[in-house]
Formats: sequence, structure tokens, C-alpha cells
Amino acid sequence: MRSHRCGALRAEHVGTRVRLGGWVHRRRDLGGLIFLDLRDRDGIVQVAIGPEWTPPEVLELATNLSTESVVLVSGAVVGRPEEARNPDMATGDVEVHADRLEVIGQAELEALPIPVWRTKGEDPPAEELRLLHRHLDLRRPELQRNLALRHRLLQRTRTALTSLGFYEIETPILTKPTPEGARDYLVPSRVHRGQFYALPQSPQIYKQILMISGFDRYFQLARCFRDEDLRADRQPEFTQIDIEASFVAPDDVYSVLETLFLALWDEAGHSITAPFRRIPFHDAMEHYGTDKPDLRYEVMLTDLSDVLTGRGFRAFDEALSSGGRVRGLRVPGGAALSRRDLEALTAVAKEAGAGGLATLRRKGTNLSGPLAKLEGLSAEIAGLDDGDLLLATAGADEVTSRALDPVRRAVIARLDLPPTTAHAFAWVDEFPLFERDPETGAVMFAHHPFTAPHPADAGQLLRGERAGVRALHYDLVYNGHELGSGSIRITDAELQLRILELLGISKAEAHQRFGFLLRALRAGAPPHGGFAVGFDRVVMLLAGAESLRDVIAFPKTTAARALFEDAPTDLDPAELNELALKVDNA
RNA sequence: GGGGCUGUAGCUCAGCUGGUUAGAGUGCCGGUCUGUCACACCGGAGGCCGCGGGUUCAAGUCCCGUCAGCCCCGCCA
Repeated sequence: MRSHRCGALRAEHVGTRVRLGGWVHRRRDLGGLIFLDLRDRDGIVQVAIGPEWTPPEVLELATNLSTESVVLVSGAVVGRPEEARNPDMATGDVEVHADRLEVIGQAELEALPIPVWRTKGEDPPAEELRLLHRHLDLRRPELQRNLALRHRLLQRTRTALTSLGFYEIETPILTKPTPEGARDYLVPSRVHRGQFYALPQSPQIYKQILMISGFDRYFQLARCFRDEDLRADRQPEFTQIDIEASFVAPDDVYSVLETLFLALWDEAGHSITAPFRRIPFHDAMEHYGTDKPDLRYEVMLTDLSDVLTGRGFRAFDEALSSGGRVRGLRVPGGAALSRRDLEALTAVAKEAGAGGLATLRRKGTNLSGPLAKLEGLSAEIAGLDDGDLLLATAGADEVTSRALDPVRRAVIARLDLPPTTAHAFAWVDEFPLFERDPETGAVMFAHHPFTAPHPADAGQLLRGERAGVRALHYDLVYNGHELGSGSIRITDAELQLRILELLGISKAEAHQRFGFLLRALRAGAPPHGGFAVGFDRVVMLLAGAESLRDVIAFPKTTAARALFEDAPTDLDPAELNELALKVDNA
């Protein structure tokens, strides 16, 4: 039907006849001469309609053509006059002199509540309208580009992992509910009245079974479902690149993932280098206050207890004597921040739970700020060069970390510090295996209950100690975003039972919930481990999009609603009855 | 579950301490126009001011509730 795509035409096509299909992006009717911008997924080309080359009936058609209608155009590709070229368009050196025009799909005005074409600088239509009229929103070149990139990244994932010896294997979408972790999306069974499937939160157990079955290396572009409240970077259904490999240690997993990420970033036009940096969890918390530090910037947290206590600042001295520390940031050039900026930083710290944020600015030899009156504190002792700023807060490490991470990011933003690199990847490892619920004090999984303990901490674990036990768990962090996480799994059924027991899950309960995994582990399990990449987030970052909704064709709203197709919906009583369900709207 | 922001013409927005006929740009309709590319110019139509209640002589504007979208906290092993 077509000879070319609109966006493909170039100077080399001049002199050829083409047949194009596309949407009327814009129309400029100059009276005797009409220009159409014809759009398809590859781009836009100008179609010129004029009495010298266009028959009168086609001219007539073009005069009444509405934007967003679908047309088939035939004509000759001609070079534009020198002064009429458009350097901002990929096809701007040429145009198509149309002599045939068929209107295939007339776009009715009422069917176009939101514009596809948008004036430069104008805000996009409300998100609600964009989602409601998704078929129109998706016509916009940005979203076409984003989804094209998503496609290329998916294909690159397949080729990269395939050439590393991975098999793509699908796992069930209808699976077994898991009481731990996120809430499951549940699916009632018609055949087994009163029983339910769950949609997978991830294919975790299935991929372990595949390793035990001897497939050696598995990946899947897995759809996952979690019934939890949404965020800008969280959708109820999402895609992860799910990976598992046998006979591996963490280094082997890192190497696979580094190869994959080199390929993905290359696909988006970025050259990055491996191996990635490694940071133990403890160091990340100590130097950045978070387990997903943005390592593009050099500013780091430091322990200021020695420097700032014993000098008559009561809040600091008290924190130290009750087991806390004074921690903060030395910010080169930070003295340039205004008083208003410093107040804003203090607000950030307090918002994050700090008691306050004390400041010390050095300009020349002059020290100013609340810390300037500390006894015997000099610029040298404080470690400040001319123009530097010191920020400090005191308390338990959890409190100061939680506060100083956002303070650090706010300082970087306010000073507009230059990044030392555009792409800062790092592995964060040596996570604790357990964590405590801050309210109940109960011990919980820090990750999932199949994560292997660090072999160096096996002794502690055997003695029943839990506090300092590390896990063979790792996160991949990029520019302050967590791209994914993984671990080496437990392959010993006895150890698996013991870990579950430490978490208060009895043997009987363990068998009821995870029996199929335990049974498999007893049948000869290879050492194995893997990783899961948050694919939507990767696409979002590489596309430069601000929301996951801009890299997902049909996303949900923050209330987990699908506006375009209007889901979820009520069911007929007959349908409910068949599923043995009653809706109680009390 | 909690907090914040937003809701005015098809779309994007303005609308002051409550005051007479609710505006702009764009799109749309009609007209002029042969080198535009945000075409230009002339004219026109277009409003449940999200919804419900209240205060007031008077509400787009103030108050209460509610719905929707977005952002954040909790949550997301």
C-alpha cells in the first residue's frame, strides 16, 4: 500500500515517486497552495499541494481536510527551493508534490478532545484527559519515541542475554497467593468455588525451581503485579527483566548484569564502562545516608562528633552521651548559599525527622552561623576552606542518615553542583539479612526469605544472632535510583527451614506455604542466584521521561484505575454468583 | 489510611480584599491569501467556573462535604 514511511524521505529520494500513508499533523492553507505535514511513526514530511502538479479535485479535497485524518498520498519527491528548506526537520530538504489523495479515515472534530500537535511551551493536556484519550496521546511523537526505545531495549535485552546462554522461559500468571510482602491481586477460581489464584509479585520461586530443574540460565521479561499504593515511579503492574543463573557467586551475577547494562545504555546512545563500583551497605549509609546514593556528586557525609562536641553545644553533647553521633556535610563553595537557602535546608532536615540543622559558613577568615560561637572552634578544626559550608545534625544514626540524605540532595540541587560523571552505576552489597519493624520490634525479612546469608556470618547465625548477619543480597544503583536487586539463594532445605523458623514461621507453616520449593531443594539443587531489573524505570531514565506513565502504553492512574478502558468495573450478579462471590458495600 | 496541590470555553491558562455583561492564547466555523513550516490577516460562534450544601443583599472568588487527577508519607518481603 505504501512505498515509504513519511519520516524516511531524504534528499536521495528526489526524483522518485512515492506513496505515503499517515495522519494529517498540521495543515497550512495559503490559498492557492496548501501544505500538509504528514505524520507516521517515523516522523513528519511536508506534502505540497498546488495547481501546477495537483488535479483540481484533489485540491478541493485537501482544502476540506481535517487534522488527524488518515490519508494516502501519491506524488513526486522534489527538493525544496533553497530558501524553503527546514533544517529543523529530518525531512526538511524535500517535500512531496501530491497528485493523488485519498481520505481513508476522516477524523471527526468531536473525536479529538485533546490535541496531538501542541504549541511550543504550552503545557500538555491534563493527565486525566491524556489517559482517558490514550489513543490520541500515544500519537504524540514523544510517546512514539519512548515506546520505540522501549521496544529496542526489550530486543537488546533478549539478544544480550541469549548470547550469554540464557533461555527465555515463561512462568505462570495465575499462581499461588503469598501472605508476605506486597498485597496480591487475587483471581477467583470458577471451578474451585471459594478458592483464589494470585497474580505474581515476581516469578521468584518459579525461577529457582527452573535452576533446580537444570536450565542453568533463565531470563524473562516478566509482568509483575502488586496491589499497593502508587507513586510517580510505581505502577500496579510492571515489567521486570527477571534473571537467574546456576553455579554463580555474586561476581558472576554482576558480570552478567554489567554486560546487559552496557548493551542497554549503548542502545540509548550512551557509552559506559564496567565493572561498576561496589559499596557495602554500611558504607553507603555512612557516607550518603541512603542505600541508593547518587554517586555523580562527591559531597559525602562525615562524622563530626570529635569536632563539634565538648564545645558547649548542648544538643550535640547530649546526643553523644546517649549513644548517638554528630554527623554532617562539608560543602565546598557552600558559603554561597543564602540565609533563605539554609533555612530551606533546615526545613528539609526537620521534615525528615532531624531535631535541627546547625550551620557554619566560612567567608575569608570570618565564620558565621550558629556553630560559630562554639568554644575553641576554628576554621582549621572544622576543616573549612574559604567559601565552605558545614552542616551538622545530631542523634541516632538512623535519624541523622534519614535527614542528611535529603539535605545532601537539596544542597546539590541548590548549588547546582556539576556531576563528576553522567552515569554513576554502583553495586550496593552486604545488606543486613534481617531488619526490625520499628514499631513492633519484630524481626522481619529485609528482602525475601530465600536470600542466602553471607558465609562469613554463618557462625553468628548458627548461634541464633540476627543483628549483624549480612545477606548475599545486592542492589544496582544508578544516579540515585535503584534499578534492581538480587541475591544468591538458599539451596539447602534445612537452612531454608531454619531461616523461616528464625522469622517465626513454623515447620508446618513453611511446608504449607513453600512446600513445593522445599521439596525441590531436597532433590538436588545447584548453587544459584539472580537479579530483577525494574525495566519500566530503566526505560523512563533512558527516555528522559518524568513519569512511568510516559513509557507504558496503557498505564494506570495513582488510584490504580485504567481510565481509557474503564477498569476495574462492577460485575453482574450472575457473574459474581458463578464465582461464589458476594459484594458487601457496607 | 494521612497530608498537599489542582479542577473556569474542545485544549492551555488568567480572573486581585466577594460586586454589575467571566477574559486571553490556541483550536473550531466563515472570508482573503502561491513558499508556508506556531503561515499571516479580517470576522464569528463557543461557559453546569468538577459536583452537592452553606454563609451573604450578592459566590468563579469565603466555609463544609464530595468526586477526579497529580505529588508526597505510610505501604511496596
